[in-house]
Amino acid sequence: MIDHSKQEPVTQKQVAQDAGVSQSTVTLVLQGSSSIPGATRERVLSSMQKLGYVYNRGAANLRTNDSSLMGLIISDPINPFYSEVLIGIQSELTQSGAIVLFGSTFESLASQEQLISSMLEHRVRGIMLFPVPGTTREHILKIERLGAAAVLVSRSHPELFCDQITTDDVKGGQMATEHLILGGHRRIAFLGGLPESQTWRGRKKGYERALRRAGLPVDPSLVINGPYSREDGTELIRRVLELQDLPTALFFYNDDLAIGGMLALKKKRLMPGRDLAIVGFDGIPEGELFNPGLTTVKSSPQLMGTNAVRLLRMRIEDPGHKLQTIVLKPELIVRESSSGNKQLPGKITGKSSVR
Amino acid sequence: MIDHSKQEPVTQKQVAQDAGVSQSTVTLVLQGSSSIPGATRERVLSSMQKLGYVYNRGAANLRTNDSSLMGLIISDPINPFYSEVLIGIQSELTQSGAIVLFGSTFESLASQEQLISSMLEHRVRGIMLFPVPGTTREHILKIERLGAAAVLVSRSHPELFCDQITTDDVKGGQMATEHLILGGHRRIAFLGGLPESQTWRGRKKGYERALRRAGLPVDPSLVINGPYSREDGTELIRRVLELQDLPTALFFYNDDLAIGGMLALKKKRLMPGRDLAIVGFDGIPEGELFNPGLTTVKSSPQLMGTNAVRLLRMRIEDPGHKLQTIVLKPELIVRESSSGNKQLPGKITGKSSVR
DNA sequence: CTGAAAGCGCTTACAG
DNA sequence: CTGAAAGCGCTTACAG
Repeated sequence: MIDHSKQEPVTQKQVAQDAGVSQSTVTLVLQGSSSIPGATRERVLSSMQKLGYVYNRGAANLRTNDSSLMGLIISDPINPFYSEVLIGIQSELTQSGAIVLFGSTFESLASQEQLISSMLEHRVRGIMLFPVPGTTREHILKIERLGAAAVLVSRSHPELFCDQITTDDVKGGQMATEHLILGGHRRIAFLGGLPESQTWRGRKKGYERALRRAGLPVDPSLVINGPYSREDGTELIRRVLELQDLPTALFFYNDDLAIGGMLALKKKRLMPGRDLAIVGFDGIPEGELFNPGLTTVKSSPQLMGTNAVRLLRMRIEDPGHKLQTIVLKPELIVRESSSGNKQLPGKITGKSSVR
Repeated sequence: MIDHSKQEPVTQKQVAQDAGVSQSTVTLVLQGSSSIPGATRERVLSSMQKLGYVYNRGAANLRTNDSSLMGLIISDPINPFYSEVLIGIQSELTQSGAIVLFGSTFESLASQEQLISSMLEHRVRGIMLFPVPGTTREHILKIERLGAAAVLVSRSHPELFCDQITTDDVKGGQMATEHLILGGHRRIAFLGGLPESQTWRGRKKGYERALRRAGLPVDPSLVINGPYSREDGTELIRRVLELQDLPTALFFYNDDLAIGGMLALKKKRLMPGRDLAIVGFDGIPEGELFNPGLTTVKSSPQLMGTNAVRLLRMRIEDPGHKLQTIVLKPELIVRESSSGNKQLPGKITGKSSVR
């Protein structure tokens, strides 16, 4: 049956002995050095095969003081947007046979610190980080002081002075709002998201810019922030329906919120896309499945992933290169959820009392 | 500004020198040994702080010939079912401050081999593997020969002789089918999935068992297999509608397929839950959002994740323990998609020609 | 073309 | 309570 005794892994020394050469010869074979004649090479390789040799990369890294590891810290694996970024990262890495140390913070600053420390102890060459709100320059410095590279993914923080890849949130917020304005809406709410985050500020800025350009008033009571998971959409809808002067259109901070919001509206017998226009942000695949389909501003999560890896590689290769911030252009995807009612809110108030 | 020169990380030796002690004292402090008096301890700790010492875990692992790393290989980050398993794994790991080497195979056997090799070179203590179809005993042996543990997650392979965690597919298939039979259906199709996989065989077995117990015929033309991504649902629907004697209910291999299938039906003006009853398998969150809501057999992805980690830990601690296979009980979640037509297929044939 | 030796940063007996 | 020394598996000059 199976041999459960934990056998010691075979070393280069043993291979060398078996093949009747010195250890340095084994290394040279492993490195594909052309100075080793074919016969010796074959002998060494077949010894490796026979003994089941597996290279010890940790030992090599210690000796050469360089590492093959990269780190990846995401906030929450359940967010489909992050899953897609993950695909981009993984497919870019797979091509080079690279491998990644991986952890999730679940939006906890303590977890993030713990993960960064742990990765640095493993001497990663760089870390791709979806920063938790509250991340400071000190977190980044900790990484850089060990000579590792840091790339911020998805959430931008100019004040952290490191490479970043993000979506043009201002532009995106503006596109979403302009789309609603073109649909005849004049009272448009901006819902969800944390005001501390650069992302939120960007989307809000775009939202306000579109309103101002259209000569519409910016009403602070129409901006209601809060967290950003699907469940929070329900709470946001509750608060919107409490307003005395209801909006006719809702621009949600992200798709997850928008979907949660649409579910809540349906429970109140308000039909998204008919009674209220809805727009989200992210372009997650579920938006297409929902009824009505969710109009959204799509950033390019896969592209974000592949570019994050590339940024990290560039930084590792050339630590002195000037800082780079890649800003991906978003794209408006119009579906049924934004074709909603353009009349005055009277009708909607009536509807909402139907329960 | 930022110092871009790649400074050498501080070593224990330097800390020892700075604190005026020997290197072994530094190690003892790091290990929290009680034999070091408080004053010395403080001195060493403040030197570490001052110099910015970061423990080199790789060096320690080399010396002690033991590793703190675990490996995780999933097939495809886009499948929401896997995202949820990931959550379970990550939250279980986070509690112990553990960290994971991570890779995605995208269902490629070559990638899987590459990832396993790479992880073994990093001397992981064990690997959690969502095995790609075609995985052989040799893959597992390769892991075990290095003294690492292997746990198969989600897809069961009894012939691979290692710890496994999976869902009771037979039971699940039976539950789904019995639910449809109770709804009055007599022609029920089983759609999608690869017959090579244990998972597929299990679900099909349950499907057939339910039919036989109800005294219904098992019609091979109603079993159409194929891949299992959302897009493949369209093709399956096309093939179903080509049958001369149409089924009234469709049991899909998984939820992704079922959702794809429902989208395809809608395009043909066939309403899932009215013209045809649909049941899926997995219990992914989107199933609830779709209109109609998807009836499904829910396995417990998060539980699967946490248990995978526990299995791996147990195996690492006690390599001689007898093999364990955890089989999670599935649960039927009834939504609107399965309330479909129970009449004879005549009506549906008529409908389908509406285009 | 191949070998002997030093050293990467750590831990672990072993002395004292 | 603390230090000197050996060694984990590898790579890299340096000889020959």
